[in-house]
Amino acid sequence: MSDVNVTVVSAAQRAEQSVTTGTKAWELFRDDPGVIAARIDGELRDLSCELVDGDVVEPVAIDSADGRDILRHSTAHVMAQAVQELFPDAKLGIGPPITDGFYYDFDVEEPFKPDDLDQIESRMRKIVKEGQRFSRRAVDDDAARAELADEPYKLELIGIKGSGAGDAAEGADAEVGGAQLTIYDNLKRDGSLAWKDLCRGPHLPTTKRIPAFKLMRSAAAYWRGDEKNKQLQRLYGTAWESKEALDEHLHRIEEAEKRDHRKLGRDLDLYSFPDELGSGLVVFHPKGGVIKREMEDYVRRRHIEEGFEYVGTPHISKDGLFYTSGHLPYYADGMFPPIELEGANYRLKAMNCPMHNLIFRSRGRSYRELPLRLFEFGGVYRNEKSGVVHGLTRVRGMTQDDSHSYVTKEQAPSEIKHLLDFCLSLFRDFGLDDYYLELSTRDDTKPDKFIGTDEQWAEATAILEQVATDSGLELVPDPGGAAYYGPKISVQCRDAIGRTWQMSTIQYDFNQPAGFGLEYQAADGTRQQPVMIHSAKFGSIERFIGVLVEHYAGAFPPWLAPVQAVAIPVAERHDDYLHGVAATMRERGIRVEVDTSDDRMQKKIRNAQLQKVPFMLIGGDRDVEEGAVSFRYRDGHQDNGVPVDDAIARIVEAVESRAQV
RNA sequence: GCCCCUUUAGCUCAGUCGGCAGAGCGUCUCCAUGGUAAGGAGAAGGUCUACGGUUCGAUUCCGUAAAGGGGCUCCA
Repeated sequence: MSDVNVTVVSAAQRAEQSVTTGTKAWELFRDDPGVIAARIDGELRDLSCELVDGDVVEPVAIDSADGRDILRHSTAHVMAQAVQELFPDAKLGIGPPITDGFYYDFDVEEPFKPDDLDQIESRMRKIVKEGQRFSRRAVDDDAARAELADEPYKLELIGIKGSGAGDAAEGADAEVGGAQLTIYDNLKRDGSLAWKDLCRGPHLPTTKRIPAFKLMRSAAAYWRGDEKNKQLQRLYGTAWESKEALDEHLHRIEEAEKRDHRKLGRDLDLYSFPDELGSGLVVFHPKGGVIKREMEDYVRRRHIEEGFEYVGTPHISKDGLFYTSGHLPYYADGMFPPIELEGANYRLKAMNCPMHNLIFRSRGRSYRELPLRLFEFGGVYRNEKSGVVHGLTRVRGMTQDDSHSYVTKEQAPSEIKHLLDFCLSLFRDFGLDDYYLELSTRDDTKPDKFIGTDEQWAEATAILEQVATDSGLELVPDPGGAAYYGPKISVQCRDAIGRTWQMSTIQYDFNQPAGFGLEYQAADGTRQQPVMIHSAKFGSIERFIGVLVEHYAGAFPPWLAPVQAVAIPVAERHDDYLHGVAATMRERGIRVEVDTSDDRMQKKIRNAQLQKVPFMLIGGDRDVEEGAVSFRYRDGHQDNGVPVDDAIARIVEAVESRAQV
């Protein structure tokens, strides 16, 4: 028997090794139970893969990113097997790994009930215990069609194989991503077939190698992500390399739920969503109002410093304006229905740009005025579909920090860079750091959804892409995500539970200036059309406050905190002293309250902690005598006997520097 | 918009296999004047989301709507 030479690469070393022909990958790693797959010449493969001469082989550990994907994908198979055993009529959709877990879609007569999940989970445990072997076999298209004749969705996937990943639903390439179709058989110990699935792999060697998993929830999802297709029932689950890792994951979810802005908004008395108003409409309570006002004041000031001029426009207008802007033909579904008055149809505005255009057009403009930057907090109303409204992050009435820069074509690149730098500097000021950029471009297959020429789109896209790339930030392409009038860069922020939300947008618009007939007089006396650049730094003030609440888990930096300090008397006889201290603090602009309730001091401290007040000033006999306070921070640490002036100076300094404490 | 789930006091939740309901926290009153995350007692507070239907009787069963939650699609 001849030998083959392979190179085994591990974290520590790279070694040439000679092995017998027919050696499988697992034989190289038999001493390491954490290895569940191999990367051979850069491709992830099953451990049962036979090695050939010249292979470069790396172990894939179950607790690596690739290893977890394989684990989760295999667990999805186990779940699908369990479902088909319990519900024989269930047809298979797709079942890929996702961040922190996996899902599998099924076409079933009756949607899954919570009880079904328990039942499926226990059947899965049985399959895991059986130690079924994942066995790979290559098939040609016709053979696959014959074998999967009862699985209409799999047949459809075979049909789209290789037709371009862009067309396949997310996750579909887990089934048919390779050049060669493969089927994985789940074999029982006696070699009999338990189940099979069209799948690219790779998989764990056996189901027994699934250390810890849990089904999370059921939901509906459209087949291949298209609203026009049938809705399938999707089961979500998670799987981890150990029971401990699973518990940690579940704990992280629990912790994240504690900082959900909808819960904190109630607990901290910031805002609410009264039924009487309707879905997606928020009222800010006094404490939420402080945060909103502080941030608006700051953002307005920064805009003015950056060369913007603050303007104001109404919430409603005759609908002709939105035909001129081109919004109504493309965006009517997103707007509230018209209100008829004096023979005209009025619309609540869903965007501010048309009104800013009217300001630009209100008199003749010179090239000397450009860039002309208009900015406002514009109240806009969008008819969001009922199923998408979500806390502050998806509402029907919102305030945009909306601006429009009118520039010459030559000025556009530097203005876009200016706007992106400005956005990012504002994010830093608010302590946000978990974000990335997205570049939304035209979907070339749907020309009717976009206006403008190919050349215009190409030019605008190139400029945005250049600026985005130069920023050095992570940049994710978003093909087809552009507005009808032009491409955009957006900044995506993550919330407490990992969902991402679009915040800033910078859009290059060559259409509205034409629609509105905007022009300026150039140096040579000719009339030229300006380019319009839309930008919102935080997108919507409401969403931004929601993200801020979650980012800080309600413990705002002092400059934003609704109540910056609470004065806590040790006993009632110290009330007057602290009222005096508080009065001095208010003169310095500090938002302070004196807690004169009849709770005991300990309870008052607890209450202030729960309200996440940054500073507590405690006053008792000793403090009154010394003209001092006991200065307690939110983190529990405390300095005693701090003279009142020092205490005030500390707070003022923290507020002015916008520091977190 | 679509699928599933939920809706009981201000909040978090029990409960009634159909006979008009409870707890903790919060609120109010009183007692207590206490030095670092819950002192004690008492009281008030609910047409059990809304509207229909079944029933002698519906908070409970059925239907519809609204609001909320988890997803999908869509979007700031």
